[in-house]
Amino acid sequence: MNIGLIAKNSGLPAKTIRYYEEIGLVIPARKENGYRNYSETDGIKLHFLQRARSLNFSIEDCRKLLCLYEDKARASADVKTVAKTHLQTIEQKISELLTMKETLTKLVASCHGDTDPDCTILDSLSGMLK
Amino acid sequence: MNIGLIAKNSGLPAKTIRYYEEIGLVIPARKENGYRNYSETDGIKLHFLQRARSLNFSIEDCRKLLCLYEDKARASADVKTVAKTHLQTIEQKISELLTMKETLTKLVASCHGDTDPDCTILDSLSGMLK
DNA sequence: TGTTGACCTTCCTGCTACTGGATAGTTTAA
DNA sequence: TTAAACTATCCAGTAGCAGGAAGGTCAACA
Repeated sequence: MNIGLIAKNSGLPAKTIRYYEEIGLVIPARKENGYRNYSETDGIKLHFLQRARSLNFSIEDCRKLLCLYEDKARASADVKTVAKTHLQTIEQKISELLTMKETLTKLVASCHGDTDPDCTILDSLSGMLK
Repeated sequence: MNIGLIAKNSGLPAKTIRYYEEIGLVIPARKENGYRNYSETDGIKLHFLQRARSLNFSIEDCRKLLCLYEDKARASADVKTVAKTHLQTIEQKISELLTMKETLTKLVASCHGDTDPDCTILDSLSGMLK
């Protein structure tokens, strides 16, 4: 399969697929004309990557997960550990963003937002307020 | 004030402060020996940046906000617009992360996490499930 | 006075995960 | 035959810094 078709099937841009090859994630065979020739297995791996990345797993996490996927003697506990750690990271980010949201919401609510230069948002950022 | 002191006062690493100078955010005077010489005003601006960045405003947003801060004839509506847009971005991110969290939580819960190779997480990522 | 150590300087590289663009070769359909 | 559509490689840029090398400066202490 050419890269264009595999791109459509996996939901990843061709550029990204070439990048994944460059960093050693999925390395396809080549045709005589130099074109990449993706197998069914390659397609599954790329789709796997697309899903994992859409869950925000880092590339390095993806690499680990892909290794585990290919290792038929893996322990599911190893996979679960990667996923749990990532889940914690996400929860951490959510909580940080919620804190920011709260602060920003207050700031936005407190600012008149008219033609007047007085602005509680700027006052707060500059340290004039609390 | 030397960069070390201003770093301590503003809560920003010296590296970051030099970077902010490089991109034209806060440009200090120089002493005869070539050392950066930060004024009180510079210190306020850097602290301003530290707070804005901690709320995840992008550097370009910070640039706008700093301009508005210095423009004593600004309309507070302009500031509010920047903040509201940013707030929406944050809310968007939160909602994306919440979706991921939900999916991941289910996956983690469904995986036995033992020495067995059967793993619903990998099955799901590879497309075997759903 | 010499020296040590804590500062400061510039410059260059690297990080994440791609994306865009230039230039050129190949294949396919009209 | 020719033009469109696809493919290839390579180089540069994005955000927001951080790390490190190589070297200059300053204040204190013996």
